[in-house]
Amino acid sequence: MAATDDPNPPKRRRRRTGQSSASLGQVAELAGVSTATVSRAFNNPDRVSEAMRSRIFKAAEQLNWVPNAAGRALASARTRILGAVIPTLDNEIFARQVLGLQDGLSPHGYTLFLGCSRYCGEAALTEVRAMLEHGVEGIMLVGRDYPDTLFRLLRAHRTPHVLSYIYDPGLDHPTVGFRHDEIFAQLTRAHLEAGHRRFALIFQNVEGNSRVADRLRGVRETLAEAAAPLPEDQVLIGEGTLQFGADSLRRLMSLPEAVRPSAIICGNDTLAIGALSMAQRMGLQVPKDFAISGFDNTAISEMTAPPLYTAEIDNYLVGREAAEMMLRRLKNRKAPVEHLELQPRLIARASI
Amino acid sequence: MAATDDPNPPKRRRRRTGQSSASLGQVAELAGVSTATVSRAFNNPDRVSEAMRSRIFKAAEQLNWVPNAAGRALASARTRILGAVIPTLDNEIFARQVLGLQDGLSPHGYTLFLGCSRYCGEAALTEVRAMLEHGVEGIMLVGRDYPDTLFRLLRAHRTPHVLSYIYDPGLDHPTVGFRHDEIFAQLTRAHLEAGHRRFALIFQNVEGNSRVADRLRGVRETLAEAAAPLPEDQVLIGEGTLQFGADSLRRLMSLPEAVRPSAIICGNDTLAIGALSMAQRMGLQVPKDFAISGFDNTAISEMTAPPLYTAEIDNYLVGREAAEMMLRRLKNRKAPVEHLELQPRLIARASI
DNA sequence: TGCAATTTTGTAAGCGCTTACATCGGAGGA
DNA sequence: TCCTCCGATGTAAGCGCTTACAAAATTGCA
Repeated sequence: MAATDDPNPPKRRRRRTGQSSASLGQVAELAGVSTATVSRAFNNPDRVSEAMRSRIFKAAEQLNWVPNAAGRALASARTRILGAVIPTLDNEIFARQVLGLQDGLSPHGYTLFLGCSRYCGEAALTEVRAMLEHGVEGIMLVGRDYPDTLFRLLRAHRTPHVLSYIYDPGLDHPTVGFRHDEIFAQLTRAHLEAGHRRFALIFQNVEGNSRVADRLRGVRETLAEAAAPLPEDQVLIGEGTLQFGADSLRRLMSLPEAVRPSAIICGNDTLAIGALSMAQRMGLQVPKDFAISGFDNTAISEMTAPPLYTAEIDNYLVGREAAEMMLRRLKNRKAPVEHLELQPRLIARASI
Repeated sequence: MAATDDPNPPKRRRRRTGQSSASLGQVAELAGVSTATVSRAFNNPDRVSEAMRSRIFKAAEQLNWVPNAAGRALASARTRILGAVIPTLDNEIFARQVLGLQDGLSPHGYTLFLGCSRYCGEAALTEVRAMLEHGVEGIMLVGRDYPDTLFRLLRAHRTPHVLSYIYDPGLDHPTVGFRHDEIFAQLTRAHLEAGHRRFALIFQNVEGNSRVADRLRGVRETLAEAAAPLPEDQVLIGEGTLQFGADSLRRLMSLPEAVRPSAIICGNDTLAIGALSMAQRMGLQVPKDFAISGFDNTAISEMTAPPLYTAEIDNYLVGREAAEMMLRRLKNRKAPVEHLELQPRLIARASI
């Protein structure tokens, strides 16, 4: 097996990457060092001598080198990417959570993949699958309404996850959020304490959204305890929009006076504000003609006439804490499942 | 150079990837074929026989295989990732553009990296750099207010980009949007036609936001043409919030009657709604005491008292068209720079 | 001054995939 | 029947990086 001819015929293998940007190898060449040293200069600066380091940095700068994440990911089995699945960007609640998430994560060098489920478990699954392909190291999900397949997939990939916007120590998944039933029980009690006994509800859709289900439950249980009736036909459920709020109010206020509700609990501020604007148009006085409450404390809620009785949760903080929890899980994969309860704040205003 | 001993001592090289999820190689092994065939079965199904294909799919399913994007990216120099940089998620305008973007892109198998610049060029640059590291194939940016470095970086990486939310055929970058000056000129004319001559402006911050600058210019030029004065101390600029809108209105309405404006042009609906709510609190009649207009046509703008005169652009469509344009640029790298002008719609309501 | 301990740098394998090229086995034409 | 052609499959290189281990350079200390 002596070396006779040229052992490697000049097959001229592919040259796919055009003249595109520089590689670590080229930086190494320009700096006159090995690729290992360049890699270390960037990832473990203190394992490289001062002189060498500045020589390498200069070369990198000169070539305008930007490291290739795919190469890094393949070699190190780390991507520094995290994923977040939210219902929709079209809602400032979730947008603000994402903001908190990004602020909590980027100082640690993580980039965020964002997916919207539009309240559909299957869509969420698709998003998660795409994220796993891209090697996300962890995933944050809003709520718990996802198919089992999704959680099984996560487990199979050993990808940690955190559920945000809910607090549920009974769950085998880490959660960061609050008790939706509890805060709606509080809102309900506020109405009861103001002496109301005839209730109606205007709520957003509940299917595929256990948070709304929890809110409804909180209201129902509290009313039941107080032995206050809640006629089922006065529980109006539809889109969580201004329009549905307005339409629902008109419907409720068209009822015969004997059964007309004196207190209306809305599933969020948007519904309540829609109702309030309809009340104004109908010439009704709030809270004289009826009391109303919302949830979220959107910016406009303190400017309505009258200002809206509501409650708020710091959604930026929810995102921020979810980020922290994710970082902890990433650091210690076998830590026990954590739960963090945040406290919503009741905002007592004139609409009750 | 004869082969004497074992040429490759059992060094037992690293075994980094734990027992993590399956690789294409394992799928190949289970199906009893080469890795090349597995790859083809997924990427070029028609280059593989029917029987083989189903055998491979079965094996993949059995192992719960999810392809590794890093490996694919490295081998194919394609990532199927695109990036989008928006000022902030905290604004439904941009959130809706992102929604349009995702809807336009995901049918084509692209995933989206999202970055927020918070109206800061440097922050945008950081985001873009991170995206380039991750090998995005193209980037969509809101507006044109970015440092030159950013565009140079993009050019160096041969990464196509599209600017959204503006239309400017004079720019050497593709744009999808509308003329901010033009629509504000129209809004201004609406006031003029209603007979107003004494104007004030309530606008969001203009630095680092050429769109707001364009809007202001549109107003100023139109007023100048009509020889209507615009005292500089009645151009109020601050945060684009309800609060600033409300505060500004109070300030304007506290002016001596002789100089008090009869028409107020706001840079967006939020400012106008803030002003409107303050007017209500002050017991002022709109449009009797003053006329006011906004921009965006937010959901609530038709429910204010009175409903707000405004204009709207279909932001979902902006995102959608930006996606299409990006796809075209991706398909044909050397296509000439395109510009798409979308038309905002004037929404004439009772506040003028 | 000499040698071990320590730091700094180099060598080269391999991460999971795609793809140029080689090979193999019919099908079809002469 | 032989040969060509073509479709299906295999072989193996290499994408850009990290890192275990080896080698070299430097330091510390007796």
